[in-house]
Amino acid sequence: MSGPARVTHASTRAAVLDLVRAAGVISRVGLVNATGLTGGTISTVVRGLIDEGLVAETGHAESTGGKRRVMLQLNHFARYAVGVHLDEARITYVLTNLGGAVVARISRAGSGDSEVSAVITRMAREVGALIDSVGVERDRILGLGLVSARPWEHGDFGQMLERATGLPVVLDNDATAAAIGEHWSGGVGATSTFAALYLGAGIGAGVVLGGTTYRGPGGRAGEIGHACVDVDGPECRCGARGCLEALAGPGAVVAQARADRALSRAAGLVGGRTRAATPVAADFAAISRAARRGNARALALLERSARYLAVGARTLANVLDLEVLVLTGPSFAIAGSVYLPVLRAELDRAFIARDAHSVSVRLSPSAASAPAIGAAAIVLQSELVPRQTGLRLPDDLAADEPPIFVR
Amino acid sequence: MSGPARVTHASTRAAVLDLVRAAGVISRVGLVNATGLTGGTISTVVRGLIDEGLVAETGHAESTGGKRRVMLQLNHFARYAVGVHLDEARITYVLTNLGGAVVARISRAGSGDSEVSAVITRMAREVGALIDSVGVERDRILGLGLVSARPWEHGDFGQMLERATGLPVVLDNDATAAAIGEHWSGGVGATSTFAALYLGAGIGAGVVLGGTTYRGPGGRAGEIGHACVDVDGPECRCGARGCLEALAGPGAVVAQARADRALSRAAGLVGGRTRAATPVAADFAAISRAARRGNARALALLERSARYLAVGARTLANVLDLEVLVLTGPSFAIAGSVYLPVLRAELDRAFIARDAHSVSVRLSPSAASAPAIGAAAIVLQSELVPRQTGLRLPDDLAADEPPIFVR
DNA sequence: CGAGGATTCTTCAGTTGCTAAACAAAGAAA
DNA sequence: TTTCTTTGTTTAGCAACTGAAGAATCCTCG
Repeated sequence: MSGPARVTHASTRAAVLDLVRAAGVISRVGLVNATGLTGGTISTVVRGLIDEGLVAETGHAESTGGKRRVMLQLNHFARYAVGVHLDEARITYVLTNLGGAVVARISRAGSGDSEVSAVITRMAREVGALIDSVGVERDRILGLGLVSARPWEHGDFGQMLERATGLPVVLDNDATAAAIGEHWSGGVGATSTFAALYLGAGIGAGVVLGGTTYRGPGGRAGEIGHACVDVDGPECRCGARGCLEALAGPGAVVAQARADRALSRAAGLVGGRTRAATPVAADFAAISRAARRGNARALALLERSARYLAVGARTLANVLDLEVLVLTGPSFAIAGSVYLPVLRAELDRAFIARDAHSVSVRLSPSAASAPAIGAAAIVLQSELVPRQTGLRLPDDLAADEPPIFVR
Repeated sequence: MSGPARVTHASTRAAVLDLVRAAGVISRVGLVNATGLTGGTISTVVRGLIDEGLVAETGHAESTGGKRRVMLQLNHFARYAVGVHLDEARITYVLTNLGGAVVARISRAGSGDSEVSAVITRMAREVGALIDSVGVERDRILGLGLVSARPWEHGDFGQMLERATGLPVVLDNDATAAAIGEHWSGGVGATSTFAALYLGAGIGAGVVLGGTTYRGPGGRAGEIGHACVDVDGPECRCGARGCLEALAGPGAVVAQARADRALSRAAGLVGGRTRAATPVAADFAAISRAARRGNARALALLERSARYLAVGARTLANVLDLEVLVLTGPSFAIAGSVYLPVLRAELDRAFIARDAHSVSVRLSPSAASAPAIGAAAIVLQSELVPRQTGLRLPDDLAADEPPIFVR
């Protein structure tokens, strides 16, 4: 260990690989400049990556007066990852390549209340079918990412799935997965600080600080849905009052719409009368379609929700000093066009550190399948670019020390 | 460089030093367990630290069947740091030792609107007096930490002060400094995720995530004062409505008190009638004293502020998944006993991840001088335990690449 | 009391991952 | 063609770590 330039990653190999991914196309000299490593080091590391098939030389840059730079690029089809999203009512499977691009995708009805072992067998079969559909060899698949709204409830499930599929399984929550997906597929800069505001059935946020995912000690960071936006607001299931989710979440929007007879009829809401598997998601979609068709009451409901969400987003941006906010998740996939301008305006107007930098707000290009793609991206990140786990610093440092006699 | 155990710090030396500091008393074997390094490495690193005078052997542990462990401890008086807090009206100087303990402290009236060069000369003189008062040699002083509410306005000032005092100067904001001070003096665990909620003239928070200070890309993270707690609330100077600071900050409390004739008289408020240098701080203190004397109206005002602050604190804890929240800053030093139970109750009741872990809320034992002590702690941290700056990952990676010809 | 075992701490050779610097290769300019 | 610039590779050397052996210290038990 020596020299001034040090690296945040576990290994230089991972650092260089991540740079190649983030840059898209980059030369060895570019890597030297970006890493602070010397040419010699880059040379050997790149040779190793080429030997493994992860990186390929793809052409030349124009000469700047001497030898032309050889351009490097990720070999997108060298490895694959499976992403699985467990929704209330559906299970979505995607197979992505190294670049995070979807090469196969299937979606099946949720498990309902089947026995766990039956669900595992079924999922293993469907993952197998997904892989076979594009004929990828099993040993080129890095692993399986499994995301859900409450991943901490699926610990055992993950282990069983690991045995059933023979693939390493990593768990995460939908919002964090979506954030990593955005980060991996290059929508935001390599070291940027951003959040993926996730609108599904609830409201959540995945947080990436300076290029590193932040999950929090309980794995529950980014819980913006229970930020208070009205101290005297309605009671929320979390025990508090005036939570963002209770006032502006898709559930709240749907409840308000159902209370409106005319709107219920015009939008064709199912909830309350039928036993649809995903009443909230289905009705939220119906309301969004009605708004797009020009239904003023539907639009008003969504805009009200957007105004609340905007102040929640501002709080999030203020606390984390965000540079970018990406709107993603199934509900933004449907209604993002209503929310985007409202959130953008709020952050342009009232982000507290706007004298230092602005907050760029954008809609994810793949908001609907973001969780599943993100699940796959987590696998790519954890297998290819393992961050330093860092020094183990037990909270009670003196725990293993015998009693002390001072001299 | 080899082996599995890697370290988050710039050097193993810094990692070990930080562990010794965090543990208080620890043996070489304890360091081996905590770091994952081998005994040989720890042996050489510790020898180096002892040679530098930073660490000392202080006794023995009881034998566990073999040779007794030699206990190590930070040599608290090996180095010192100066902390300076620029308030609206006062300049507070502290000199601390390596443990963050204050060995000298002076406080002088603020600079008012004197010329910058005069202020610099004066501060350099006062820093000199501080150091001379305890007779510490100049070369044992690591540097000077300068904190204020808006440090980004003092960039040039810091450089000038560096020249005038001959000490390295680091700048930071009051809330972050307070958080680092808490971290350094060992009130919270070494890897804990916590925030220092800072109540001065405004409301801020210093954020430490997993033992590492988080400042944000604009250096403005933790701006909880402009979290929205009421979408239809009063307008705030930041351009938004219903900000925590506008509803519950010391300024708001004082404004409400001044509007109450009887309370103004009972508490002896100065604002409005005199031109005190710190009308808000002075009047907030007067209100707190009145509340402590049993004035129901004063107490009601503070409790109303506390309820708002509690929901703001809950939002902060939810977003960051906090383990600990420390209340600090001059205003909490005076009124902390009113706020503490309200915040504690709110987080016990409605922290969203309370099934995973609770949030411990406590009052800083040195809330009043927290910024100045924190300023010194920043110096200690930046000089003794420099964290890895990490890989330089320019946002536009391809910026320096010439145009590409694909083969 | 002294041998033997346990534990702590040190020493040292060997490995790894980097740097610095020399060198080779490829193109531009004259 | 010659010379210069830039890119990329090779090599020796260095620093930080590991692993293993050994020294030091302390306890236990015959």
